[in-house]
Amino acid sequence: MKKSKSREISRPTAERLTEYLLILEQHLSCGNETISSKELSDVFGNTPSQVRQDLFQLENTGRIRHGYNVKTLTMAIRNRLGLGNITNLAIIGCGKLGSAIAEHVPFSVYGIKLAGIFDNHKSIIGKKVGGIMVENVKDLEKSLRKRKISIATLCVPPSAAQEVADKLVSAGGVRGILNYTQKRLKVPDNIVVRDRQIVCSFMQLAFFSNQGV
Amino acid sequence: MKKSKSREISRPTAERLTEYLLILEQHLSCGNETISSKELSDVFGNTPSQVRQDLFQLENTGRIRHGYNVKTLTMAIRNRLGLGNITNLAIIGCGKLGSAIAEHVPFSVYGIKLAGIFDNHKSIIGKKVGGIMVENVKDLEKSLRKRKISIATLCVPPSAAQEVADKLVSAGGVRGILNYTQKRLKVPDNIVVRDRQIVCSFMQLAFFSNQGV
DNA sequence: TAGATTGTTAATCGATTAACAATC
DNA sequence: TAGATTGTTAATCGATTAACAATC
Repeated sequence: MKKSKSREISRPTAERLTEYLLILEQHLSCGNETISSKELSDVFGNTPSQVRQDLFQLENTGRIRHGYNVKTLTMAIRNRLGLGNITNLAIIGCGKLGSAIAEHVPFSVYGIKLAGIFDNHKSIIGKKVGGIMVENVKDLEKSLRKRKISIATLCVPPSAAQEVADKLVSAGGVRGILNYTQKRLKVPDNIVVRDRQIVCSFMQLAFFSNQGV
Repeated sequence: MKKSKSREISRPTAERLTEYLLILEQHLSCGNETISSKELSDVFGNTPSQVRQDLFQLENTGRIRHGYNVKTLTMAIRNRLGLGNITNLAIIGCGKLGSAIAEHVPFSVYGIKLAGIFDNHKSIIGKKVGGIMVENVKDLEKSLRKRKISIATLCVPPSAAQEVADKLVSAGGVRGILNYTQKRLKVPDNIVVRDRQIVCSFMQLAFFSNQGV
């Protein structure tokens, strides 16, 4: 949890940096050891200038004329985003969405450790999902503390969303919530909530694919 | 597919408008017939000024001193975003993520019709998921045309992503792709791709919940 | 009426884009 | 060497915020 030495990183830049990480991994797995700002921007869909401006926020890693070493750049981004320190994650709700996330999202590659899954259905409590055992949501607060969990994602039915959010807050230690439920949550100001209502992505796609851009 | 009468709507505004729709629905279901820019911004997490600036892009619907009628405003947003006309959607890949989306996302409320689901596993082809029958992905192109599908979402393993994307493009008619796979896609410029790699949301949450904002 | 809240323009802020020297 | 590409500053662009008249 080193304090960032230079100025704050802007929100749009931080968001793009996370996406660059995936592109870099893909690029590396294709056997490329270096990448230029032009190549990266072609894949991402922005401009070389913006890529360089983003990477300028890191400890410099490029070599003029040769582009960026993919591995070096990957590490620089991870460090800048604080993904070098493991962040413990809990998934609340182990229905189809929760278990899809648990099983398919490559957390460990990006500095996140899936440290707890919770549900209220007896049929699934005790089963292993994504490599760990599903716990009873009744034990949520106690277990969150025990496992030092600092971020959580809500994959429960909308009707249970606020109630679970309240527990996440009262447990202490949870600083961020990724909310996949339809409901907007009321939480204290010091808790970061990122709303990811899936249906919004579909509406946006419908709109943008109709009216250009 | 009426052409928008006034100027183009900006990307950030369009994205927020889709989220306002969910908030309005929630607000209405709590028994409130009107909402002020202050109330809406409190829930969304922005400012009354920004809300009014966003809503200024619509046919005006507010009443000074009384705020906005929730139903009227909802319809105005839907119309402005073109969600009045039904958009036909296909889900490609009926694993946990694909079926979670098919079953839990309330498409029909927001002008989107789930018109096709495709997979390559015999065990699930022919079964009903989210109210419609899973088809063999081998019939993808033919079926996309038959069902007049214009947007699609990729919920397949990364290894199959580009291949399926190519089919979506070659089928014709598909204008937008929501990509939940880890892979970046290569598609022609006239196809809108929105990348929604879930792991990025988690990285962003980890970052933002550490370093303020 | 007075207070509240919108509609709308103007000012500010921040992000993107452009430019170019440095240099490999 | 000449050409390519970064690092970095400056210019532009667009989005957010502020302000306030209109008015219910």
